[in-house]
Amino acid sequence: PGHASVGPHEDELSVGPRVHLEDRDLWEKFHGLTNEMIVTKSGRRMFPVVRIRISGLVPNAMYSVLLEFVQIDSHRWKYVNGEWVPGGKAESPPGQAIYCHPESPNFGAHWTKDIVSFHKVKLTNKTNGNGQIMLHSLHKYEPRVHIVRVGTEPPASPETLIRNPAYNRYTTHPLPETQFIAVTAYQNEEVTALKIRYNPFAKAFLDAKERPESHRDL
Amino acid sequence: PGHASVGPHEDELSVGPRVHLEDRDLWEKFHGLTNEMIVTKSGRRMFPVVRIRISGLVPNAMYSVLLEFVQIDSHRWKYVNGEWVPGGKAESPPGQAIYCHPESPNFGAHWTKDIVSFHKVKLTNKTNGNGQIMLHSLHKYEPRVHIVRVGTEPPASPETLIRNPAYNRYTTHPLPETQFIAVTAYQNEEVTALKIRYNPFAKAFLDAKERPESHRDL
DNA sequence: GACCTTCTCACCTACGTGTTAAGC
DNA sequence: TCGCTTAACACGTAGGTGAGAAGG
Repeated sequence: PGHASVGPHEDELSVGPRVHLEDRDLWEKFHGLTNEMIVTKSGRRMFPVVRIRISGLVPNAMYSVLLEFVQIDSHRWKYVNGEWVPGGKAESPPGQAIYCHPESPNFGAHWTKDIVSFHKVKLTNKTNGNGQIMLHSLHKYEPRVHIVRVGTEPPASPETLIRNPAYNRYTTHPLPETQFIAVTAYQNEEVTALKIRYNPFAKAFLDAKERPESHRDL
Repeated sequence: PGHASVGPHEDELSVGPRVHLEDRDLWEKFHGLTNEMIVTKSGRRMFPVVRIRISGLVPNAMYSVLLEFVQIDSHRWKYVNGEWVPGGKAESPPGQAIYCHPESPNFGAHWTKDIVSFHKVKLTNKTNGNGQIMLHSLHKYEPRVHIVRVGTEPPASPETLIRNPAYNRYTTHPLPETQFIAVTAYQNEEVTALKIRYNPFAKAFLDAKERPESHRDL
């Protein structure tokens, strides 16, 4: 302390876990339009995918990494005349919407080694098999990352890990750029266009729109 | 002690981890013919897949589960006149052929909850990217499961976990029914027929052989 | 030549997309 | 009718098969 250049080790210990969102440019394209995410009975992946870079962990300590979907503001939304406007009162959250990253638990060194991707999380509007996140259609959500330090204590549910302060230490990292409204079908066609443009799995529809006049006879 | 019915808890603690091989009937079909597994430069999955049921773990303790490929007997093999016969001296193992189950590390309760499947392990004959298992073609191998109890010590390589007795406690579970000879192309056509018959990914070849005279004109 | 390895291929499994029409 | 949800669908991504020809 008092020195101009503090070593990164000491710095990490004092600051604690840090989370950096990847693909921020892409996320902001969607966020600027008000992002939408499809929910289906069988579960739908997110696009863009929440991908983060984690730092500031103790390499040989054990952590679980969770993704929570927090219902923000307390009303439904409806899409009228090309705009999202608040509607009636929100339904109360059906339970904790918390997804545990499948590589959990793991060492700090593991989580900080590479980008951590949540591409496998599936959003649903039905109470489904485990691992699937139940959300209310036409409600607004904000994804948040939780990093939970786990010991050799008994395994516990994600809820316990997050809600019980006596249980373990954790940090929370909100990702405001990734906010979205859950929908059963896209409302804003500009959002649809962006999804098609950047999601490789929607390439079938890209081709149809971006090849204007090709494949014609001479 | 001294009682006829000892509780399962006490029993588990004294016996320690136990491993039960799944699909034993299928494995024995192949074993009876001398099983073969393809190795390729880019890595080839195994079929059948090593799937095990684990019991006898402490639910809240942390373990890693490993699959090792041990080179048994010390000579090459060749397939002549429909038989596998020993050939020259074996090449020495290029290094440890140990695959770490991707859900490692995890709680005892996790490993014993469901069948543990090694379907993602890939066998290769080249020194490849990590996670790929390098084997010598025309040599015989026996897969063995290692269950390693890990604490909050620094992460270590699979080799260290297994080879250094001072590092951690582990148990070893040989799976003799899953022995095979590594090959770059199948030698025994009966083995090929079994692979096609039971591996869904080879269904293209099943159809060709099992639909004898259908799809003909009336 | 005989043996073994490599590469390309057609044909699958498995499943992630928005579209569209039907349902409520 | 209107708003929202559901299910079937065509068309992609991604990658696991043995066959067969070519290479060494």
